[in-house]
Amino acid sequence: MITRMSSLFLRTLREDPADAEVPSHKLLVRAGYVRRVAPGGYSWLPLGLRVLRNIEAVVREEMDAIGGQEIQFPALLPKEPYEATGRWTEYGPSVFRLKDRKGADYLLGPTHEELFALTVKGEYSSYKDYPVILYQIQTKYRDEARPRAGILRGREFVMKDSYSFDLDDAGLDRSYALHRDAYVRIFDRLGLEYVVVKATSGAMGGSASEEFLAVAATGEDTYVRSTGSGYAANVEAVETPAPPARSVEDKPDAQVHHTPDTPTIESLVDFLNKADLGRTFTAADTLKNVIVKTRAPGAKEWTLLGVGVPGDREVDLKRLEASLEPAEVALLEEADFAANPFLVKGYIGPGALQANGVRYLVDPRVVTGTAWVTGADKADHHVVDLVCGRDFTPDGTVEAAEVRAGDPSPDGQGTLVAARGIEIGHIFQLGRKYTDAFEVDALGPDSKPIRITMGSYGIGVSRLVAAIAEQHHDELGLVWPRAVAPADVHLVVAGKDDAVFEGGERIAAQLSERGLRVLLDDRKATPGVKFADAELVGVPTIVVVGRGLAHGVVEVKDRATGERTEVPVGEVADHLAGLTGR
RNA sequence: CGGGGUGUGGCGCAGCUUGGUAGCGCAUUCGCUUUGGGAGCGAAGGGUCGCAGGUUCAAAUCCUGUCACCCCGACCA
Repeated sequence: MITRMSSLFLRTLREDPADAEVPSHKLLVRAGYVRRVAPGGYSWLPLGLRVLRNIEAVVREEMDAIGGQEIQFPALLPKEPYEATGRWTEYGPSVFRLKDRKGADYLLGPTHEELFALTVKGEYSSYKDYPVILYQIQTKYRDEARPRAGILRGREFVMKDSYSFDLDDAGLDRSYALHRDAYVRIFDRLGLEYVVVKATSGAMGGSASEEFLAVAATGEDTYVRSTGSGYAANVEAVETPAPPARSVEDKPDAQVHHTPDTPTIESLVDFLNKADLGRTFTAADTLKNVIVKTRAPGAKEWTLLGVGVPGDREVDLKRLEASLEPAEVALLEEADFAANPFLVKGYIGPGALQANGVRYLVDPRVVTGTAWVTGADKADHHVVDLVCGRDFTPDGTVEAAEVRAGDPSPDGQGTLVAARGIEIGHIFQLGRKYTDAFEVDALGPDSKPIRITMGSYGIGVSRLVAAIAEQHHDELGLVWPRAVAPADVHLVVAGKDDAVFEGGERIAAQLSERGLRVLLDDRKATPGVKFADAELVGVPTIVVVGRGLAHGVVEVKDRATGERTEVPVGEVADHLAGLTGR
């Protein structure tokens, strides 16, 4: 196939668009792959659409290879199934909702667990039908609070979502493993550098869960991995190792001290160390109590929640929210303090919380027998040696403290290092949340119903275009991996003579006959413009037909390495067929 | 939703402080020259200056309001 630049619907930009920050966004716009039409909404121009389709093709092949069967639901969905599972409210404001002319509620599908579950229920009824894997590649809608980074985080995006349906947990494990392996193959084929990390399951519900993150400094997700083992996790999913409980017997009594002007941990530690208490304190000896309010999905009322973390750590709101999912979490406002006078800002301790019926959750490091410096619920007063299990009893533990590089790995081997990534895939074992909601059963061999168990597996297909661009570019432009490139060869006609143009046409025709997709730059532009555009567009192999043609050679240039080779015209088709593996 | 910023030809920007002919680069069109690294010269087309109201003889510029968008933080493929 030959695509002529002289008629291709493409305009490249010499300058970066003003609204772009990350490389993928800048380059995809500059190279004419996408154009913004609304916040979080982009149109795919011919080259961009090709890349998107190429990625879809890889995803389809690998999904089909594990026995997945492609179907497609509408993006416009009725409210009822989502009400049945509670997600009409749980999903909150990020669902696009609309009404039809009769006033009936609809939504634009943010994800389709409900529909898949209902569809399987409608078609299958015997244990002999299972297992089954269904998938779709579909446009999804989420009313993101803040779309950003171009294609990376839109409000409309293309996602591959698949769902497995199994009779038992062992079957679910197999389906999960099939997907995990398929994802590895997909992302390998797409030329991505990625990590698989332990994850939280978010709004979908469910248990076992892993994320595939494309390694990128511009990524929105932070993950950690161990220096001493294969452990890797999204920071949201890191479980803090709890030290063993200790005896409470041998601890000194708790003592309240007057600690004027110590509303911060720093000022407190400083004060204690000057107070001559016979020992040295660090921030890690203090227990910081942060009060938040939570609200169950759909509920009107907020409930106070106390969170205790070691004073040398900040509360990581993302981690806290992930722990409390699906409840909403918000910081307190002045009005909340006013309404709850027992909360003495800067001096909140477990005592007042428990005395006033506020649920109090602590960091897993706060185990029985540990002694803490913490607020005494009175301005300018702190209590020293408040012992967990003796002087206060938390209502449980919560993962809320920030995870830091250098922390011990939860598996006990090595320490953690942190990096950033783009979430490109997420797999998890849903279990029976949705099949329970819709009573999806198969009749077993004993004529008794078997409740089906589900897995849910997503890939951000359109996001992959940007994720790949983030990893594959240089200062001149994009550098696509072969599997996704919009063409196999970018053939630049560098010259003005008819002979050169004819030569270019002839070679393009030869390549096309060999099954190569050729992007032929037959424009009447100067060579400099054509070279620059070729580099910007990022087709992996650039062929220059120009001055060498007179003595029978063309130049073959590798976009990634910049390496140039002179190839006789007669051999160029073979040469390139070999290069591109076609 | 909190914080910061910006709205001026298709794109990127200046002009606004100190009111008085709307400007520059890229892109586009025409002509001549040029053709292996984003060409040169000459000419041309294209803008209700986000919107509304106000002040003024006169508003892109000053005032009030409003809308939109972008960026940074809390949500997710």
